[in-house]
Amino acid sequence: MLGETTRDRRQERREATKNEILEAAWDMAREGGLASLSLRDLARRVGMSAPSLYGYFDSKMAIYDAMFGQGAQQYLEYARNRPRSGDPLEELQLGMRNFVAFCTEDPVRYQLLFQRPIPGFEPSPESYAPSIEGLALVRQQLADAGLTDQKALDLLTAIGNGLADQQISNDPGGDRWTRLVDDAMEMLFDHMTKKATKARGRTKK
Amino acid sequence: MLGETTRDRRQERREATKNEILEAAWDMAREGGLASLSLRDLARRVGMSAPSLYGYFDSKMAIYDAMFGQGAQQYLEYARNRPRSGDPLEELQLGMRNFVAFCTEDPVRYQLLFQRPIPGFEPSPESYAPSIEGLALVRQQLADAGLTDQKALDLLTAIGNGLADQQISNDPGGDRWTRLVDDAMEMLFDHMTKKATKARGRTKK
DNA sequence: GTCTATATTTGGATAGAC
DNA sequence: GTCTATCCAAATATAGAC
Repeated sequence: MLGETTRDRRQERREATKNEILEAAWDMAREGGLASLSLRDLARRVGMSAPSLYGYFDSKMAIYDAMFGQGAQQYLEYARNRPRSGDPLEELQLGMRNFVAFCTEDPVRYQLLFQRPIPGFEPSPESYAPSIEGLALVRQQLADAGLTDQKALDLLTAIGNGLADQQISNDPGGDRWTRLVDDAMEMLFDHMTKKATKARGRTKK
Repeated sequence: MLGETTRDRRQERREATKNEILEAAWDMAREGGLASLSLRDLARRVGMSAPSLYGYFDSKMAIYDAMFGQGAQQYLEYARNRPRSGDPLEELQLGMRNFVAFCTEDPVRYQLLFQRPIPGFEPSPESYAPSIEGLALVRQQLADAGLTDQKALDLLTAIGNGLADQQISNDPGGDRWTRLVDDAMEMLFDHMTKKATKARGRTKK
């Protein structure tokens, strides 16, 4: 059949082990912070010696890179599968709820994807690709809702970033800031339509 | 005279050296990030050996702590000396402009004060004191402008945090987000007065 | 593939002479 | 106060046997 090839059991096993290593890496990062990841501890956690990890990843940075790729892929799916609405305001609210939920659901993932706290780490083009695709998708979703003004988009990202950040930093596990999402989006929406009206006025004059 | 005592030239010299060390530490952090601070390099930078630093600070954490104290003190002065206005909206705008300017002026200081990126670092009560005083002052300034609703304050901090963070992360040295401050405050102000009106309606009914 | 042993670097911190 | 010498711990990464 087209695109199908013989199953390579060796390769499958190898991928499974890589995933097992990455899962353990996420666990470690969630416990002690991203920077706390050490190859010794990681190896012990998956039941092998530290040098054996090099059979699966070229370096510690390669592990961070793979984690970044997983996170970006997860975000892409999050953005693809979220509920949609025909109403622009509701669409804005659903989109932002989705974003903030994604961020607060796993603070370490948020940190890795959006805050770049690892000195010297830059994601490779391969790992970055789904991230770009995700951003393009969100941008398209917003455009569908009639949101194309760059300043409004910048303000939107600032609000989203700020809500997620405050929630994670100052009320982890709670909802002190996440509950403000709908209200904040209503505020932004009102503000945009008000400015759009004024702008039309100026144009017609 | 009251409160005046004999000058202690030894003590003065010591304080001067401590400040010199802290200045060098800020420089290092600005160049390679907060986490890059190493006692060896720091010592070389001020022209002494690494162990000599222990004559001035008990540990590396004590240096971070002193830096935190300096930053908090600077914020307090920033909040005290900012321009004021009798008009509530203008007051909101001036306050937020002040905050975002403080944050973007020195990203490393922002990181140390508001993001706590050093694993295991917690500021001591002495270093934290000016920070508390600064927060209380800002809170009072906002109350003077008629802003006391907790949800509105939370939304305000999220917006401030978000604007500063986006500016620092995505357009360092530019003004892509800082220029949105006045507009964002107008938006928040409109939203608050609208909600306040609605709330009054409900109460009177 | 996985291991043991080891190289190498780098860091914070201490001891003790001067 | 400042230095040299040193300790100790932890980290990434490599060599080479099995």
